[in-house]
Amino acid sequence: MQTLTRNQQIVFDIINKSSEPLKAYTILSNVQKKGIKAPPQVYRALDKLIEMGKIHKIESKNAFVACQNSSCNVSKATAFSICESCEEVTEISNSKISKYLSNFAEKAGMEYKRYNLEFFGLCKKCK
Amino acid sequence: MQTLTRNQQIVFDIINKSSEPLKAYTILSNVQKKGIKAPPQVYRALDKLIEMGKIHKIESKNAFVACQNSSCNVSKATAFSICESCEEVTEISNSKISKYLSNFAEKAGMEYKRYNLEFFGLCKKCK
DNA sequence: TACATAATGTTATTTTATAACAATAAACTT
DNA sequence: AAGTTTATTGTTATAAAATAACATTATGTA
Repeated sequence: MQTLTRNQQIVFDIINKSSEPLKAYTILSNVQKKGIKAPPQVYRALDKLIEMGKIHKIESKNAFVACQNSSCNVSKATAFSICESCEEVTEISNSKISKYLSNFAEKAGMEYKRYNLEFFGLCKKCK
Repeated sequence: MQTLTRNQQIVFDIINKSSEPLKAYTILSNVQKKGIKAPPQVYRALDKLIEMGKIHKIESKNAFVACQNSSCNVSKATAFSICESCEEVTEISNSKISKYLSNFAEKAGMEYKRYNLEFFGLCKKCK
């Protein structure tokens, strides 16, 4: 279990507390009081946290969420559902999907390292 | 079958001819000789082409590819394999994955409209 | 023709991300 | 502990990706 550095911890905390995905510059403006002043400091922390699997990037939104899946130390299989109405993003941790897709990748002759899946639609509340 | 406007056609042609995903500003610099001068002109064409399902956006790369799947008029289910070594991007059109995932979304209580899946790894040539 | 709608042209700006380099801090070696 | 390497941080400047806003032109249609 890796321990976080100061900046990594600050950035992780704010993402982890948030109920929604946060953008890099939103994070920045929220941590300036804690001494993080410039974008590279945020982006570097984000990069490391992603490597560790503590957070994920929602590519379609350029935003970051804490990993909901406690067992996911290194994120090699991520899936999210994204509500187009309320913008809610939920991490889907489904081992069936995971198996199905990694199986598929192997059959396709691909040495697969990771995948990212983003579902768009309407969540239960909004539909 | 929708016909393309002038700018849409120009932008589509260059993406379609390319063997690799193109970024918006690469497209721009390649079509300036044809009279398209500013980013909004490119982005507007891209947006429409995506709506029509003629091209797809590779979210992890901010790049655009022509749809390989002739039957895909509106792109509601996209999947790509991306080689981390040679950067090759291939569209996967697999109805099994599509069925599996749309099925899953329904079970999860989601009214799903589209999804995007991006696989990362090593292609046959590179592994 | 007259009206509405869609597409285009243009300038400026916003948002997202990284390059480059100097300064500290932490970890490792003898 | 002193010296060396490696990782992390701080900082300034800039690059890259995307959009806002508004004027203009083209296209479809009543």
